Amino acid sequence: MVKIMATTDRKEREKEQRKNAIIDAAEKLFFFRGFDNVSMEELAKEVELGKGTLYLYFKNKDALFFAIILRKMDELHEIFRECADLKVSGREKSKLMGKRYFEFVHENKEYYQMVCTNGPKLFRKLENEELHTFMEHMKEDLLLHHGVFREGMADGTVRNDINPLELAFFMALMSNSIVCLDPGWKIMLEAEGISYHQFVKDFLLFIGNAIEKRPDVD
Amino acid sequence: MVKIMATTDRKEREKEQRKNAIIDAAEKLFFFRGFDNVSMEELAKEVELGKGTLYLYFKNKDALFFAIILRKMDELHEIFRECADLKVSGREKSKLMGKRYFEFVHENKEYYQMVCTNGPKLFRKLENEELHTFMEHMKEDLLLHHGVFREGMADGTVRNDINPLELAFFMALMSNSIVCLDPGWKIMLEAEGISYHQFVKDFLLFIGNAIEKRPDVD
DNA sequence: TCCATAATATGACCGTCAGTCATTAAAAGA
DNA sequence: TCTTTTAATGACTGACGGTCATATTATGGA
Repeated sequence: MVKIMATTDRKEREKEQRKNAIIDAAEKLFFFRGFDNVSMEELAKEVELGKGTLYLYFKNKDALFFAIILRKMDELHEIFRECADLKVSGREKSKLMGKRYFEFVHENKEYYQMVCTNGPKLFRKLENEELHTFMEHMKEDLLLHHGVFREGMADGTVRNDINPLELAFFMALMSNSIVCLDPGWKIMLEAEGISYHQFVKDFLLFIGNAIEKRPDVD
Repeated sequence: MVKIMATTDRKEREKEQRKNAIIDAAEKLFFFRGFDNVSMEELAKEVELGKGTLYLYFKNKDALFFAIILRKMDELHEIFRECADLKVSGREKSKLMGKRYFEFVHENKEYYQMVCTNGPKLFRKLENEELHTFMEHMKEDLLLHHGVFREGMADGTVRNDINPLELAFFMALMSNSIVCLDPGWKIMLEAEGISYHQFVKDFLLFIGNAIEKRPDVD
């Protein structure tokens, strides 16, 4: 009986490893060739498995996309947690989190390209259980930011006339919208003589300015 | 010869009419059943044409999506132009445009659902000529807003320490991000006790606040 | 009125791909 | 070694976007 349990454990581990190997391969292919342009057949070949086998590990192609997302979210969350643990003002933490976030985006260009392109459609298809998992992950980040804003309001570095939780939502929303900026918009910007880089900088300034505590003018 | 010309004209008109009839049918089906869940076969049946015929009027399924978008953009632009023509302050115009925009979104829920779901992917696939057409349309709106902000800066109702064109971009970007808010986010908000309606109101306040001219604090 | 030609319409057909399932192979335990 | 459970497979299915050879209809002149 003990032997059986041990075997079960090992199998469990092996299964987890294989799952990760599949995600690795999926990232590699999806990032550089596009989610739609990679067939399950091709992915199976990459991991040296039969196509049918993939479906033993993932319900369908979308679930694979989702698994990639969750793994990256964990990675990013780790970064945010580091920032939140620093011993600086709330506003400083928030600023740093923004900085680290945009660095992360830069280091994971292909990932974000995939998410911006395919995310909107796929997120709207998530099943209940998946949606729940996803929300749990989002919530972790959100609460971190929430906490940071509360600190900022307490130490007087962030304006305190807004619900800090909503503020966390605003920030997430706006950051997201810059990261996922349509290529068409980028072209328009350039055509109007504003570089994307400049635009991002100005937008961040605009936002930062909007959340900082202002000198009281009563 | 004259007769030939007249015939050509009539044919041109008929072609245009038929094109519009197809777009009408496509809207009807795409809006209520989802872009992906409507096959070209089905759409052809709806307009009482053969499937192949559709391809005489539209290059492919994406082009149909695009045609729907352009038609709606014109509709919205008309509304914005009305607002811009009013005889009120720049800030008032901007506020009104925001109001009318969100009303428009509300009246076209199904349209926006389609765009938010399928737009991101399809916009990234636009061919050069289509991209150009699209940008022309966007530009029209953008310049309208740009003008309004400049007026606002001139009449002292809008803060004047930002490039007004960039400000127009910011506003478009942020409005868009609220309209296309992921359903997952909506659920999270509700779970945290914030209704979507409340959230939108607060966000608009937050933004409005960020663009208004502040009492000079030098 | 009739015919030749051009314009328009059609649906069977093709290639592709996600997902399934009957079958085979491997591993575990007795 | 033999039986049973678990894992792996790839041929197959159904659906769909897009094409093209063929058919239908309209046009303008004789």
